[in-house]
Amino acid sequence: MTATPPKVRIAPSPSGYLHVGTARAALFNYLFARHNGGKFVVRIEDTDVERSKTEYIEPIIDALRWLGLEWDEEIVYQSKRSDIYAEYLKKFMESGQGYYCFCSKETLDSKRQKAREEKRNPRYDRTCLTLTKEEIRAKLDAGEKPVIRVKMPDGDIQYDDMVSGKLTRSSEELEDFVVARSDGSVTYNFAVVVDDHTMGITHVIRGNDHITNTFKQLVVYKALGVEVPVFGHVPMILRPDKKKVSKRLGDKGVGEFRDEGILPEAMINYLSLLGWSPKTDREIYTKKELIEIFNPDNLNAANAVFDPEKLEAFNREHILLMSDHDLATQLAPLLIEAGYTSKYWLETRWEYLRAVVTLFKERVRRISDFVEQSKYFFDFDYTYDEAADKKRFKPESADVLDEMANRFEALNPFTHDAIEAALTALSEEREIGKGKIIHPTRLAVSGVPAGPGLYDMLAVLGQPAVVERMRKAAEYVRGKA
RNA sequence: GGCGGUAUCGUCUAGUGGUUAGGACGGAUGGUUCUCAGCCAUCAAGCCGGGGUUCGAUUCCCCGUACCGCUACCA
Repeated sequence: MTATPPKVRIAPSPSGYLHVGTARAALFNYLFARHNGGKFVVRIEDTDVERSKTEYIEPIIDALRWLGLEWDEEIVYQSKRSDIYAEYLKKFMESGQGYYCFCSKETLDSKRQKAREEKRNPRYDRTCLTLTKEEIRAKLDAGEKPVIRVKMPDGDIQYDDMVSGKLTRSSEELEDFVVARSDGSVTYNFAVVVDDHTMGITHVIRGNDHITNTFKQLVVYKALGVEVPVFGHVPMILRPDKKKVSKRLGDKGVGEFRDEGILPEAMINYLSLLGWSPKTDREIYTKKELIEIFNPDNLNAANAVFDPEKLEAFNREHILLMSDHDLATQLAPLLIEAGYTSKYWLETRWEYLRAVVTLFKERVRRISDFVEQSKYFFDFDYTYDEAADKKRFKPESADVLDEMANRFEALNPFTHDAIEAALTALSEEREIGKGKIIHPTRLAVSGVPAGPGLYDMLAVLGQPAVVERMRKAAEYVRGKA
């Protein structure tokens, strides 16, 4: 499709955890690169020493890795590239597009505020543009530390967006923004241009909150005289309250979804459908399939609200897509962590764990649901659900439980059909409804009123455990009276 | 306030100058079952408003409105 393979990047800033908006931008970049046989790289935008926190870097990288968005080159850190920026800043000054500005932050702030009050566009008034060489020299000699601003050219700035088509902005609307701080470090809009250029980035796919930045960056590209990449601005992901998801608003990091039992494949699948569409009625795709069908032409321009319930529904589908073996592998550490069992106990019971997975697979929406729903398969120290106890453990249940336990004990083999036959026989002999046996038995062996089909459940639980639990319950019921 | 973008069920979306406007999540109802979940079936729910253009606009254009974003020596 593209003559030369594209190279794209995701450039998170470590001022918080990786949130879904950034994760999805990363995903689109990744899919675009993989679909076209190009490269996907990661760059950490930590030029702002005030806000960047090194402790966020690892979690961000972990989240990217968890999502399975493998990158192709070593991660680039802006904080380690100041020499490169300095070099390009020099070039930039030589182009004549930059000028020193000595205005103080306070002056600027008050002017801005005043402009706002007078309902004018609060752009920089170019006070320092008219400074003579001598004046500049004098200020510099006096030890004043200037910032460097871009002198915005006149006229319209235009580019063709992958998502929104032709976009135009009058440079009147853009102010002479700062490219270098008074301490000599460069700001975002300058660093990004230098990075994208030197890294050979061909396509920049990012959130549409960057559209204004794109126009600014275009000016820097032009001043530097370097090739401009193709830009594509994807819509924002909004929270259910329609606010943009962001670190500032304390939105969930992607890692939290992992901790809550969401599968990376489900996350990717769900995110891929926010602002992009395969244009079919199918919704469930694996990462591999997404790579195959991804086409940036199908990107939307409208913002999308993030719906955790739909994510959960996707998660369920992806759980169903996983093998029992893989699910068991994921489940084991969670059961141990929750304290329901030990590594040692589980080691010799892999088949048992797999059988439990099979039993619950269709009933869960999150990996963590397995743990809660199936804990009595591992934890023998459960208590009886209070309401169910009242409803199902009647005085006469004790005897039924004991008799049923005796008959179960005599069964060989202890299978679904044998269990059902034994239970049916007892129900007929005693002329009581099956429910009178089934419900107390379920409560006896699990402690809870709801769960998988009883016969399957007992068969998996195993004869000794079932019999023991039923007798224990019978005793408990007698003790109640 | 200025500038920009966007507008199809509650949400994610498909789609068309003439369609019963399709799917999914969620919701409701019924069925299946020992329970819950699931599964099956059925239903409710949408083209932001107003002007044009046109034989005909949800679709094209304009205006309005709403929402979102940007408007830093943040990224």
